Amino acid sequence: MHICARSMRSTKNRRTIDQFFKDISMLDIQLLRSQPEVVAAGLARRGAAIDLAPFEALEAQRKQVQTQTQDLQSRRNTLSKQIGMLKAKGEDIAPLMAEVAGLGDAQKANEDKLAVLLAELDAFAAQIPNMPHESVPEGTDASGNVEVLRWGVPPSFDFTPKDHVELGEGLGGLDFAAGVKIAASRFTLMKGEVARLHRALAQFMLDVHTAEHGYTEVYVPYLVNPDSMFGTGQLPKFEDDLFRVERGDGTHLYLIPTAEVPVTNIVRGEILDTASLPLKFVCHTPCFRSEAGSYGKDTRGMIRQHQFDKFVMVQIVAPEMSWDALEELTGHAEAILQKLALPYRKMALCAGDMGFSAAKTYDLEVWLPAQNTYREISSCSNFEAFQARRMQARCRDKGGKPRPLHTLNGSGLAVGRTLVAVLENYQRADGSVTVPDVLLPYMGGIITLTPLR
RNA sequence: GGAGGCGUGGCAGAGUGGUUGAAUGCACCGGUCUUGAAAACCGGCAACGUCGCAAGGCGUUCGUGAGUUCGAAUCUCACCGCCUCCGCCA
Repeated sequence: MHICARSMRSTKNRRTIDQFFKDISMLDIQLLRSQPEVVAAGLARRGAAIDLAPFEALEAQRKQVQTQTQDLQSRRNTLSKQIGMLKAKGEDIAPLMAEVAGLGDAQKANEDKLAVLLAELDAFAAQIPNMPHESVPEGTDASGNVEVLRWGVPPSFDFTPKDHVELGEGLGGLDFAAGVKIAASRFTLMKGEVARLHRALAQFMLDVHTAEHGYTEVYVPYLVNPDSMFGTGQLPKFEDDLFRVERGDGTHLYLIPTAEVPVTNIVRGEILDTASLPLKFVCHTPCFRSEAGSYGKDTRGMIRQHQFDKFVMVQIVAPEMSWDALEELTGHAEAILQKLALPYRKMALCAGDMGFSAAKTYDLEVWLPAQNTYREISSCSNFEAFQARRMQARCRDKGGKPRPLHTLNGSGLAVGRTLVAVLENYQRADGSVTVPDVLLPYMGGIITLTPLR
């Protein structure tokens, strides 16, 4: 079982108490202590059980050892100060020196013991997912998700619609074999008009979010350090899904699986003025996912790739604002689909189907004619204080105490899957594809993607 | 990659082993004064953890980690970051 890297890094148990607590409590450690039954109930809704007995036993020990350690420390500090004073006056310090000499070993032993206890508590707390919001539907898997709304009408074709693989290859714009040759399976090469359509989608999304939705465009590193991955909750539990890059000096970085990681970590360790909130960032990046364990799923086409482009919208808000912000942010993702006239439905994920860090999640699913079904194209979540606590990201009102802020993010949208949706929904019987109206300004006069020959 | 310099509270900036969690200034908050504001004056103002009903106590933190010491912002070592100069490079 993993514990945080900052815990692992230190081989000797001389870390301060404070530093240990920085590592834990994605969940509010106070909640776990004071109302463990609330935590257990929340976990049960996610279909997970928790055994609180070990935690309570550890916690009792921690309390006793920590108090004792601090008392010893206090005693030593007092004596040391006295030594200083006596020495300054030129008096005899031998008796005090004798007393303080015995303190060292006892204290060291206590500190070591405490460090072990705190590491165990850390590991325990770090595994507990966020508590689902009360409005989250009950359910243990995707079948429990609730459709909130359906927008648009799936197109009806008087021919059998092709899937995006057939369409893209016919257009000479998608080359899956080249992706495999150059890299590996689940990598794709785009070219010509299809590549341009992909770029047009990205530019269109960026323009809408910055000009109409009030987001600030950011450009971020695509490789991030482990601390950032911990901050947003990818680590310690989901390292297998990440591409890891070793460095010559023995450290390592990770390729981002979503821009959520670098963008949300902008506020890691910061105390922001509440009046300066909300912060709204939009960011377009490639995303890299190793997706260990997904072999055999969606192997055809561009639906599930190791590399794909995606927009993320991130909002950093005052705690009391986050539920309104979730509705707003989801609406921003919906606006893109609406402008593209792509039929979609909005799903409220049930407790058992939500991600580790989320308090509530809406998925947007776009209609894919060839699959005759809706497929996920955006996921919008409110994490409440879960990520913020992990990242020590706080806000402060005038004259007030710092408190964890709330973070949200949503895809707006996954560009590759949007491309798939456009190809399939805008196709015509001859294999050509009409360019959606809103993309025309970005297509340099191309109004139809035409098949080769 | 080579040489040198530097990392202290929201900011600026003192502090080189002992009642220093840290001078001073700015910013900020409260008050006096003023018709109001400004100025002036007075007072307050770090974070985190922990114990406590509370008042408050205790602990930790001066880039990070490891050492020396009864005691470290201050001494030693390693690492990280930033700045300057040289070299190289998209």
